Parts: sequence; structure tokens; C-alpha cells
Amino acid sequence: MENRLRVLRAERSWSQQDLAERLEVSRQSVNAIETGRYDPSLPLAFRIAELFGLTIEDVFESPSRRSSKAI
Amino acid sequence: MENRLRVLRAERSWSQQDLAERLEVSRQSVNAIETGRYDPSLPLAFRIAELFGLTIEDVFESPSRRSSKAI
DNA sequence: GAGAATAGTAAAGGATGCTTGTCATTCTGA
DNA sequence: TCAGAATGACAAGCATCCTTTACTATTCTC
Repeated sequence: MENRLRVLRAERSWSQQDLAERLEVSRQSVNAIETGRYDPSLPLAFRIAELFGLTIEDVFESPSRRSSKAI
Repeated sequence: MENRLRVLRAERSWSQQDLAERLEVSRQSVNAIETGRYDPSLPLAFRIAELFGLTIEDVFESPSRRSSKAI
């Protein structure tokens, strides 16, 4: 599942470690999610979306929904 | 994590089996999610939201977001 | 009452998420 | 240039998700 985590993190100049601490997960989990090795659990997806003030749909994108979304 | 799956299903008069087939999961998985024994994976949460034409936030609700949402 | 449909639960096993620990590589700045 | 920060990746182990199979209880319909 595609996600915009790396972009959102970069916009805030956070390291993976910074983000991991804010989400209360390990740095390796952040890295694995960013690099697409696995998807977060639903509770973690909620924490991620809330941290960035976005909806889950804004952060993660199911393949079927990837069409021509602006920017 | 709270969810409105049972209500959404009932609104459509679907059995757990009906819903399970539409989601391509087992009836027991639907039952477990409805009764709160566990949360769906993120990909399954997306399928559920898409099936009902809602956002994930509309179907599932993190504890921190449970305040005074209308109806 | 018999049979079907629905729902709740359990056990066992496979798949996935998350951890700590470790190593290699790349980036950054003094 | 070189040290430290940052990143990517892997392994082992535990937790969680999801499966199949199975059993039970309730309700409904004939």
C-alpha cells in the first residue's frame, strides 16, 4: 500500500527517529512503513494520520484509489 | 477500536456471511471485528470503507476521537 | 418438532506487524 | 577529512490478524 509518510516527514524535517518517537514505535517500524515493506496496523495508521492532521485516506492510498489525484 | 460495522451491515440487511463474501474474508473475521475482538488490517479497513462508500474515519473511531459526533 | 439461517466462540496454524539488536552505507557539518 | 547522524536492511522473537474447522445457541419457517 502506497503512503506519503516520507514526504510528510520531510516537510517537517523530522528524522525517522523523530517520527518514531512521536508515534511511539521503533525507528525500524517507521522505516519499514516508509519503504513499503509492510503496512501499519489500523491503530498505528490512526496515530499517523492524527499526527499529521490528515485523514488515513490522505496518508495511505489503496491501489484501487490511485488514479489522478492532484499533486 | 470502536467501529460501526454492525450498524452499517444491518442497514443493508446483510448477514455476517454476506458481508464476509463481499469483503473476501471469512465470516469469523467479520464477527471478530464486529464484536471488537480485533481490529482489521489497514488493507481490510480500506476495503470495508470502500464497500460502504465511507471513509475509514467514518467506520472506525480511535478512542481519542470519541467525543460528541453527531448521530 | 425438524431443519435452515444466523451469530458467537474456540483451537490451531499461517501470515503480518512490531520489537530489539546489529551491521553497512550514505549524508552532513565542523 | 573525518565523526557522528541518518537511513536501509536483516534476523529472531513475540503479538496480532486472519484462516479453517468445529461446536453451540438462538430464531425463523415449514
